[in-house]
Amino acid sequence: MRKGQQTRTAILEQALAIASQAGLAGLTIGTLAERSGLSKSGLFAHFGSKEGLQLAVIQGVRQLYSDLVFQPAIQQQPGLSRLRAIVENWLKWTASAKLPGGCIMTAAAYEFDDWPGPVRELVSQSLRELRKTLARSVRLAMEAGQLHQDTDADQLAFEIFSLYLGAQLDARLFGDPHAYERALVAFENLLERHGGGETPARAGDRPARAAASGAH
Amino acid sequence: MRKGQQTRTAILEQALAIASQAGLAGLTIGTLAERSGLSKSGLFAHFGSKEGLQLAVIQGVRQLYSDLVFQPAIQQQPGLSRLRAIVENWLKWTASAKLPGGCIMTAAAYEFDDWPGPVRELVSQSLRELRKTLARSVRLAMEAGQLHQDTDADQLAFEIFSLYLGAQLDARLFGDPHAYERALVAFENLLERHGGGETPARAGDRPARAAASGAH
DNA sequence: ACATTTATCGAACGTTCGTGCTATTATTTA
DNA sequence: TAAATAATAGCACGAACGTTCGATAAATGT
Repeated sequence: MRKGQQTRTAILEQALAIASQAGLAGLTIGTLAERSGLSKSGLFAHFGSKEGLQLAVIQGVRQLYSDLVFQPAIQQQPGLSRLRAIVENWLKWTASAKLPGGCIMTAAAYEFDDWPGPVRELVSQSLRELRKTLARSVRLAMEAGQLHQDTDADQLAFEIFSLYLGAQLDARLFGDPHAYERALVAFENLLERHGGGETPARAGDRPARAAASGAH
Repeated sequence: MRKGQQTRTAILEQALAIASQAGLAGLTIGTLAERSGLSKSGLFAHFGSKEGLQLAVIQGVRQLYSDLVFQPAIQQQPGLSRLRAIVENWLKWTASAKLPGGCIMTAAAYEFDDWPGPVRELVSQSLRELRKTLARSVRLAMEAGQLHQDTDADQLAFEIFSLYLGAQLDARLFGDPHAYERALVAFENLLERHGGGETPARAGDRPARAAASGAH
């Protein structure tokens, strides 16, 4: 039972790399077996079906999200600093994970949004959780007095999420090396609009969004 | 030469529908032939290769963008009203075109961002043009005094584009029927931030939900 | 109407896809 | 170390993939 899990992990590492470039559908058992140094049937036995492999890949991505995005961020104080940590880790996690082809989760979201089944469910649920985590972090910042009380946390989470999608596209399709910085600028603009000014120290002293039209 | 173009158009109509659900790679010649009532080889002769078919599909999407998004919007006065028209048409164009599976262009962007070749180039170029059109529209609004002079048009175009991506994901993966309204709220928030708030003179024109952060 | 171009079909090609089986090795347990 | 179990390889399968080619039907120009 030990050797199996070991090779399974090694397989998944390759699978993540391939899926990030070719997508979950383009991740084929033949090429994955070849790249892993296994026979097709030997590899197949680990996952039982292609769908099982796809689900395992998504689970692997969830693990990476946890390790690279959320766990480091949860060490920050709840509120704006934690929210900022999440967003910053999130924007650069594919680079940290050495995934050559960008975020598998969002690519899978666009790939499977019309293909009902367990993969779509897992992706959908994972991204829903991510959105909830973002919204929760926004609410913690509101409770800490770092964001306005009338902030719509779900709306703001949607907007932050959109920036991530935009950054991915600019970086990968346009090859823009400044895509993440551009997304961070937009993110800070969003925070500023809701009262989360740039000083991480104290945020309760500047009450309104009055003078903040075109700073930056 | 007449009959050929006619069936080619009919084929492309089916191809658009399939590609919007299955993606450009999932659009297969066999199923497209079956759905079009043609033989595989008969259909194949129209495009010469699968890549040719994919390029034709993208060109078809470009045409739809022109017909459903830009041409109607260009009849509005340059400035904010034209920008608003573009964004509103854009957000609902897949419904207007009766495409069952969402925007082909953005799906193709995520699908082909790591697959170099003519398809990627065409998608990339098309979305670049779209971004430029957005930025140009923003600049026209600036020149008309409807947006602040220090507005970064490219940055704002990026943010609007991101909202489109987010709305697509919410609508198609989460099945959220209010995704487009949510994106419109965020869009109006962006305009407000740059000085393009709802003009009180024509407040009855459209639902004035931009100012209220906690709507819905 | 006929000749010619154009459009479409049918069949087959080599590959690759995912997925079963049956051996045959490795590895773990007793 | 022997027995039991887990892990992998080999082989084959039906289906679908994109693609080619020669034959046939339909549309077009004269």
